[in-house]
Amino acid sequence: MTNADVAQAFFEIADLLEIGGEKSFRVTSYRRAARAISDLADDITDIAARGELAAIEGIGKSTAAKITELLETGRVAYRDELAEKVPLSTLELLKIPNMGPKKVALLFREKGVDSLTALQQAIDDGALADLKGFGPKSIDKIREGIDFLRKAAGRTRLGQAWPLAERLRALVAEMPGVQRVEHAGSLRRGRETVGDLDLLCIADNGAEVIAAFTTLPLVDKVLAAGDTKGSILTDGADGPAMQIDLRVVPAQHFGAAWQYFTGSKEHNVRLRELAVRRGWSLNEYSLSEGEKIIAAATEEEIYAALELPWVPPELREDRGEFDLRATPTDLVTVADIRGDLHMHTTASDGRFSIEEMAEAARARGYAYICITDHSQSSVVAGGLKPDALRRHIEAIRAANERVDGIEIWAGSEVDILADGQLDYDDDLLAELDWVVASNHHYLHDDRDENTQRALRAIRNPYVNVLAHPTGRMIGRRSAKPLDLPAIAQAAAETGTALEINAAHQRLDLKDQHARLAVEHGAVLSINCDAHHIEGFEQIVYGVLTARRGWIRPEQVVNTWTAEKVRAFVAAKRA
DNA sequence: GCCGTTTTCGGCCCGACTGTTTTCAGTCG
Repeated sequence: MTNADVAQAFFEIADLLEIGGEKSFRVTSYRRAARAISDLADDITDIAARGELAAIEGIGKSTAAKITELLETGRVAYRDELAEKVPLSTLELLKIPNMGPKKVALLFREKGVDSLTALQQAIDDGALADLKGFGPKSIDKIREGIDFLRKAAGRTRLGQAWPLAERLRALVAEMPGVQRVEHAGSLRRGRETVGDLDLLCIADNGAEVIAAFTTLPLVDKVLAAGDTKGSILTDGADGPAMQIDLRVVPAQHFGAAWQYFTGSKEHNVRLRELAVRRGWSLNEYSLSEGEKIIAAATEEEIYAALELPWVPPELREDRGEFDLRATPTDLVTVADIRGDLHMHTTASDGRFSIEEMAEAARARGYAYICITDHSQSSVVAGGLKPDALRRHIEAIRAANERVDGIEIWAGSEVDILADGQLDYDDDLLAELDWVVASNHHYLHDDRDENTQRALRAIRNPYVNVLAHPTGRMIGRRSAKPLDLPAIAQAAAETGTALEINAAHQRLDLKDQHARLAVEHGAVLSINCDAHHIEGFEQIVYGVLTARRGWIRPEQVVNTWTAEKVRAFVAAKRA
């Protein structure tokens, strides 16, 4: 049972209780526990085995007992009892915009509606006409909501949302009267997926700015257009179709608004609690004591007034940032990255030559790159047979002679085979400057097997980094079970890096896993796995992920000098 | 249900918008 499975059970309990009319604090409590579980980097089975469940913040005696019950028996009796009163199938109704627990409860109690299909049927039959709170406009909205849910819904990957967000920011910046535009919301926090895009701007002519915004060519539908707020759906012609909210604020309230709209919700709840303890209140306009404004213009002032250091947006998840005594100014940045150690060329499944990749990397200011085409087992990816790799090494050495201003290293992305052996002999690996070991074909659902295979690869003296360790593809394939603490420990002991694969479909390791890895002493390598010269652009997503894992540059091998990376490789081989 | 330099009991975040029941409950971010 994965952390996500356990968290899911408690999210369901919270929803069921809420529909049942339970008081909100108890509901919130279950939800907080569920979130704490899904945020865990460590495997909850291991934590339970160590008897440390109740030590997790937000989990007390009662929840700990239910987790144990779930892990041991596969069920939580309490959840089953609740589900007898309100069927689990009703929970999907909560996903419809503007449908909350009260309305769902009413639908179920009065009309027996217990699923999306049943709701659709009830609407088509006109069965809801006499139901309190379900007037014609509400019915229309629900109908649209069901369509929305069935069509796309869900969240957009950071790597798809980011270019659209940048384009919109540039468009808004050019509008008359706009003095400053910034991203807010989960995009600013660097989350791996984002729901809608939040833009915030300073201007005194709000209505004009909103009018310009809601008539941009990429607008498909205008959802709201007031004096300070506009909301649109983009047409998806060039980039993803997304909801974009723009808010216009005067400069003197910008900090409060930026803080507020950046979130996360959980971070903001904590922050407001701290304000309340002082007899103050915090909202999107200001931090105030009654009528008196204490801070509003900048985020720094607001945090400072609450005796907190300014918190980088990537850390605003209520994952320990309130214990910070000072702003961490040393989180890794894109500017710290000196090279990339995982990329492909036309020799396997890449689109550009060695030289073209090198030129593109040099243009980014990189000091070194390592060419790591696929190994022989990856047949569909054009993996190289040993002889082909030998010739490729020669080609890389020759390119290194020709291209100035950047070091080009010879490497390989070597498959880890079923038994944990590598796809090339050690003799051949010894000729390479850097070896990426990858699980492509043999990641399954057996945690112990996955772990043993990874450990065997890590212990090979020629392996320098374990690539995309969990094999997840965001929204498509979940992370395979692994004993990450054991892997991180072995990586630390052997001098092997773990990868944060920056490709936006992967972002693997993810934020919390990266944090866990460095806590166990491992170092990381943030690589783009570029198959194209534009693939290097994705470094920003990998760096954001690392920052969300509280990672500092010295913990990332490709922020090091070429000499230091060479010493890292030499030390393991010795 | 959780938690503690306010507390082992009694607290636990805030404002806007919307539809509609026409004075406010429900939902959202």
